[in-house]
Amino acid sequence: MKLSKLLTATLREAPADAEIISHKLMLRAGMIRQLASGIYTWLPLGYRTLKKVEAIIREEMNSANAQEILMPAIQPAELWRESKRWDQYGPELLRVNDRHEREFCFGPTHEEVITDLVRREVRSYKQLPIILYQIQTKFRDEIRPRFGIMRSREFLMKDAYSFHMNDESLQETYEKMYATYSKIFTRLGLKFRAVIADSGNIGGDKSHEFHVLAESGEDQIVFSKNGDYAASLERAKADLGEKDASALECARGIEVGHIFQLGTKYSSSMKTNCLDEHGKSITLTMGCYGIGVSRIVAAAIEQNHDEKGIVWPTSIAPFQLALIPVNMHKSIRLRDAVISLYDELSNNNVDVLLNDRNERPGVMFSDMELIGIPHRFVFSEKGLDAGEIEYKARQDDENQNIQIKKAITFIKEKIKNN
RNA sequence: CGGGGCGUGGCGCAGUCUGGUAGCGCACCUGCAUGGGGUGUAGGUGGUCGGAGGUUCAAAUCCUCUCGCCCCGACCA
Repeated sequence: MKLSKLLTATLREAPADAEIISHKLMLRAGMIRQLASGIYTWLPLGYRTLKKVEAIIREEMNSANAQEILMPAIQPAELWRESKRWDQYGPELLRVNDRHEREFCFGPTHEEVITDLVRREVRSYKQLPIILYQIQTKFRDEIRPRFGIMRSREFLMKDAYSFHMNDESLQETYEKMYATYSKIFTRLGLKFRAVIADSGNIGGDKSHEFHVLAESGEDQIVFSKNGDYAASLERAKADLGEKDASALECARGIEVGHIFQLGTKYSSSMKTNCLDEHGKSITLTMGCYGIGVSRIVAAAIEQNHDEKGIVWPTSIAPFQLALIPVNMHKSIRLRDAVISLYDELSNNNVDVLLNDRNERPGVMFSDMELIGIPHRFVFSEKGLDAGEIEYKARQDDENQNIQIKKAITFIKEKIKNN
């Protein structure tokens, strides 16, 4: 990608609306723009990162044998009445009427729809257990949306649901999802912790939250020094009492994932049964597993930034490598060298961003650092004389010169090891 | 919803108290110079001041209503 063609404009000053660092940086880097309170457009740069997060989640869910589907965002009121949540959910549920005055809502979650699907489609224990998931836009009419994409009303969520003949099977899948989530957050390059949690509104028995660790996190989590216990603060107080507090450490986290064992909450109210091997009808037991896909982008920035801007983990950076030519608009030889490497990198599937605008070096450096691209090559006349370009990692202070002809191998190695 | 604050070119702000017909910095466009850390210089594009109504010779500024946005609290991926 050439920067001159990318729809983006970096800002020196953050809009006054932005309070937390991730929101400020996302606006300054040109990743998102607000349309209304808690509702945002993803610009090309931000959307690249969002899609990378999505892709990692999808890959890991698929390799856990979850099957991807896509459910409607708009859901009929009848299903929600059946689960009793139409009245329970309150004003957070965005309700709309169609032209026939039939009632619908914009789905904040999909237990009703998935349960309805499964009760229609699944007939036999032979089809179970099953894990279905989707990555989709949700809407929750939050009392107070805030902090940009961190707590928006419209957001992208990965929601998965599992169905089982018995609790043992549910437990097994729950553990598999726990492991899958750990893999996902590890691949995303984030420092995180899983904690025992209360199951909240969704209902059910057992649940864990996954928190990205960040000073600015809204949630306080507590874990034992020997590492065998971790819980949300509320839960820890309830479980342990005051006296054990000395053995605990605190940290702040941003909740980006939550897994639940729902049991039969929805399957019984919505009559979701299936025949077992004796031909007996059994009420299915359920699990559900959510990840705040868009929130991860903000959380990643909260955890990874410095005074210059974002410091992306390589796995979710919008681009892997920035090319910065000094004085390209005056030196044909330099331009040829840059373009030639740019083309070669593109052919080698390196996500490369060429800073081809006629700017002073300082401006180019600052922009690439604000955007947080993990690796950069700088081209200069004197470097070309020696057949070299300069390499620097976003997170490091030192430069190093490398031979142009080795650039491709060099950068592929860097990206792989990061 | 309760409490606090704010709406003036894309962004940050001044002007509002004390009405006189909109200004600064950044960004953007053009020229010249510059070319390794947000360069200099000259010129230029862009806003009727959230919206509606009212007062007045005259309203960004005063009055009424209204819409939107942000922050603190209860909820959540």
